[in-house]
Amino acid sequence: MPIDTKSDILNAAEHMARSTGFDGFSYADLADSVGIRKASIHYHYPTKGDLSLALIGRYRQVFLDRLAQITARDTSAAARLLAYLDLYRDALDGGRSLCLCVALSVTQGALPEATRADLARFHRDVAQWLETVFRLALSDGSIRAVADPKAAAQAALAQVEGALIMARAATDHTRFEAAIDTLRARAI
Amino acid sequence: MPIDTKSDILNAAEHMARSTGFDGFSYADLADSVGIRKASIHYHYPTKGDLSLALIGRYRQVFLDRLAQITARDTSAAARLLAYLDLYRDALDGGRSLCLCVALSVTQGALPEATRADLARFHRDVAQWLETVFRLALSDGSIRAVADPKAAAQAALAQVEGALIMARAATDHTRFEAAIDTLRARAI
DNA sequence: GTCTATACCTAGATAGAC
DNA sequence: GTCTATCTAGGTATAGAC
Repeated sequence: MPIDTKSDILNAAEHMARSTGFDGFSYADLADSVGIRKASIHYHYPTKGDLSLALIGRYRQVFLDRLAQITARDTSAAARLLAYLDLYRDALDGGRSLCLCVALSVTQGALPEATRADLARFHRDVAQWLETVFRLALSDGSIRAVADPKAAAQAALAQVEGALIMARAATDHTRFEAAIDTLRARAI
Repeated sequence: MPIDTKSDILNAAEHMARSTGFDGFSYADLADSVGIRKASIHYHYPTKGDLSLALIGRYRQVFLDRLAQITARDTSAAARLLAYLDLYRDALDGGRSLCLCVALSVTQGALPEATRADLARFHRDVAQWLETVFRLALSDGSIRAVADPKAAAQAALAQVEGALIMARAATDHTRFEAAIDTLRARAI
């Protein structure tokens, strides 16, 4: 198969960023994984900052697309919330991976300003999508105990991200389920 | 003042770990901050793994002591929960810092097994403390919407840790408050 | 587009003098 | 206990040949 090296690199980088963090892999690791040399990686993504930007850009696109699919497919607020949670559960990979958003949020090495901005935008978009879900719940009554949709959205996002980190810290995906259970239980 | 160099080092290390992550500072940074040389830091803490262990050990002791003080001082479940949340809010430092527990949980560089074990123990202890708070709420009725105390504890811990990370990612402490608001609102 | 080779830097860690 | 000096490994990044 003729392949798209750029995509191969991005795939390998995303996998490593999610499992060992963005600072947890080097161009050498990437080169080993893709099967070319370090210098060739630099050809496609001159700096690691460039790589981070490409990574978050693609991720944002894919993730928001999935949210749109959920909106199109599921009509009740409860069904949308559950589908949203499944997105993260699938990303967990048995407690070995974080979603890229959290993996980058947690990165200590200075990311370029453009990447940080994209990350903030991504965060905001997801929070807004969740807010519409909780707003819908106010009228369709399919999620319990929603007072302020905006506050509920912020809370849910924090709970899910925290659950991801707890599960990864323990390398135990059941921790994620346990920490997210109260959220799931609110769906009627 | 004659001083305890070992404590000075630990203080500097804790501050740096919480603001820039455990991988985010070097012995050189530590040396600059304390005002001695790298080799002297190595004298007190031979490896960075040793340092991580000393860090989590002291933190665990201090934090659990504070929880015990809350238990002794506040009698209602609601008051205990609010006091617990204040502990994190104080640790936030305007969105610049994480609690050490999250800062280490999120570390990608391999921590020694002993440190990982202490971290897990710390996590478990805090979750158990929270569980007793929610169990009390079941009888004193001072926190709304508690079904299963254990699930409530896991959820609260995840929400608080997620809120910390969101606030730090945005360098905005109001994010913490916003993400924690539904939890606070449940205290009667 | 991919390679070899290399420059440059920072990190963790140790030896041995004082 | 603290210092200077040094080692080694690894990371990011570039030059220039193929």
